[in-house]
This record gives sequence, structure tokens and C-alpha cells, in this order.
Amino acid sequence: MERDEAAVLTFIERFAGVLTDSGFARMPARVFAALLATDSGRLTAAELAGTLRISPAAVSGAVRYLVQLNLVGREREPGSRRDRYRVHDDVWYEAAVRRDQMLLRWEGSLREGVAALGAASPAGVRMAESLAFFEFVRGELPDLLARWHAQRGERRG
Amino acid sequence: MERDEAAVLTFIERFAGVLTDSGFARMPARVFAALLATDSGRLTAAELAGTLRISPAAVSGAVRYLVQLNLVGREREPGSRRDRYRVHDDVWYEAAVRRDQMLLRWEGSLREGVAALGAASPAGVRMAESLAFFEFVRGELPDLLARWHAQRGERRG
DNA sequence: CTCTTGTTTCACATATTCGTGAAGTTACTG
DNA sequence: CAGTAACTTCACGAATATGTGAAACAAGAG
Repeated sequence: MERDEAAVLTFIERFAGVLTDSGFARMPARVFAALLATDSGRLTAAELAGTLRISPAAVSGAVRYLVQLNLVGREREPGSRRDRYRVHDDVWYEAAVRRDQMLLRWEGSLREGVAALGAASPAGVRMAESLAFFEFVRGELPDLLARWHAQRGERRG
Repeated sequence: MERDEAAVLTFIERFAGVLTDSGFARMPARVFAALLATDSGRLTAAELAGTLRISPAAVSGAVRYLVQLNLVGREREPGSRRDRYRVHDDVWYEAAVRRDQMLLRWEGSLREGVAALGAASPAGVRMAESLAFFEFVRGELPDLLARWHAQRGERRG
């Protein structure tokens, strides 16, 4: 079966839209979607600019962001001067890690809050409970990912 | 121990900053933080405007957003004409539910992607794997929340 | 029924974000 | 050591978002 490019473009824009609604910046979302929708998972900056109809500058900015977040890798084949961008195989693992770090930050802030309010005050208690919830979730994450890996291995085997 | 109002205000701004960095809009984040830091968990619009030094209009907008997201409830005592806004006790449960709905949306979009790319193509396979991951996480959520409730009950008892 | 108090809506000014074109930089080729 | 292809940086203009004051809008009190 060959690719229906029109349908693929439609998908890219739709999925990018969903990501955007979830808080992603527009261009990074589109670039990420375009990479996901490629068989090789790799595209040059020029290809990205072409399919998304954006300037090289926009590609540059979007890609810098995605690389910083470790969702995308930059590769250059020796003897070539064009970069290739590639979605990491473990994007969702990376995303989970990042969520973990976000949780840590929230926890830190909430701890400050408990201190500022006093652990005995009603507000302090409420905040300590929120803190406990986040600690719990963060503690469960590794286990969750382990179960996923187990299940995936089973499905493959 | 009495509240050190200055420290509390500092905490409110810091925590709101963390939320803002995580994608929250500024004013809703500040209002939410202010409510979290209150012993009663309830404040009037005027009190919010006062402590945060913002206009009633800004309070109105922020609160509408938070109520829509179901993070905050609006209450009015009979015989009064001032609203009281209150953080829901189960804010984090609500947040989890919302994440669930977000996951559903992502899954829908990815399903479209698999269809557009063909389940047999490499890109289609990659997308199907992402889809499976999200389905897995969503499936685990109820269990996770149940474990939290169990642990919390134990801690209380 | 009118007064008063509290909330919401609206138009506007401001601030921020975003994407582009153009110039600048890097690095491979011959 | 040019020459050139590709990427990046920068300054600008456009589009968006944000918060405010003023006016309109409830709704209880007298």
C-alpha cells in the first residue's frame, strides 16, 4: 500500500492540533507530528520545511526546542552537510521522565508551602496531603513503566 | 502559631510560578494558589482581588476558567450577595480525570494516524505502539487512584 | 420600588509570542 | 583556499493573549 500523502498531511495537522491544545507550542508540535508520520522516523530540515510549508528559521527554532526536551535527536551523516532529525524510539519514556521532574518541582514548592503555613494549620494539612499524593504518584511511576515494558515484550514475543 | 502573611504571599507567588511554567495561565494559577493557601479553602472575589492585587475583572476571568476545569467551586451563602470560591477537596482526583480525557483525545488522533498511514507501514507500526502505550497508561489509572485511596485511608486510620 | 453592593461584560491598551526574511556562520567539496 | 550548501541568529511585523477601567447587570435590603 502506498502513502496517501494528502491523508498523511491531514493527520499531521490534526495531531499537531491536539498537542497544541495540550500545551505544546505550535511549530514544535507540527514538526514532531511530521516526524512521527514518517516511515524512517527521520527527516532533514529541508524536508520538514517543505512538507509543513514553513521557513528554515521556523524549523530551526522548533527543532532546537524538541532536541532540548530530548524528544528528537539530531544526526548528521559523515560527508553530508545536512542534519537529519529523528524521533527517539523511547519518546514516551522520555516524556515520563520529564513528567517526573515536573512532579519533583511541584513537590518542592508544596514543601515550601507547608513550611510557610505551618504543618498544623488546616491549609498546611491540605498542602501536605497534596504533597503526599504527588510523592505517591512519582513513586508508582517506575513500576508502571516496568509493567509496560513487560507487557510490550510479551506482545512482541 | 499565627500566619506569617508575608511568607504566605511569597509562597503563593512561587507556587503560581511553578504552575505557570507547567502550562497554566498566570491568573488562574495565582488564584488557585491563593485558595490552596487559605485555612478555610474559601475566599470571596474581593479577598482574592485584595491579596493578589488584581482587578475584580481579572478575578472573574480566572475563576470562570477554574470552575470550568472543575478545580474550584462557586458557592453563595443564602442571604449574601458575595460569591465564595472554594478549592475542591478532590482537586487532584479531578486533575487525574482530566488527564484521562486528554489521553482519550490523543488516542483518537493516533488511531486516525494508523488508518492514514496503514497499519503495515513502519510509521503506522510506530504509531500503533504509541497508541498501545497510552491505552496501557489509561488502563492503569483507576488502579493507581484506588491504591492511593487505600494508602491514604491507612495513614489516616 | 429604589438603593446599594458585588459580579460580569466589553472595548481598549499593553505585553508577549510567533514566524519570516535577510544577513551571518559553519563546514564539506574540489 | 575559495566556493557553496545548509543551518542559525537577529530584528522586525503580525497575531494573540492578558489585564484593566468603565459601564452594564444581578440581587438582596430597606
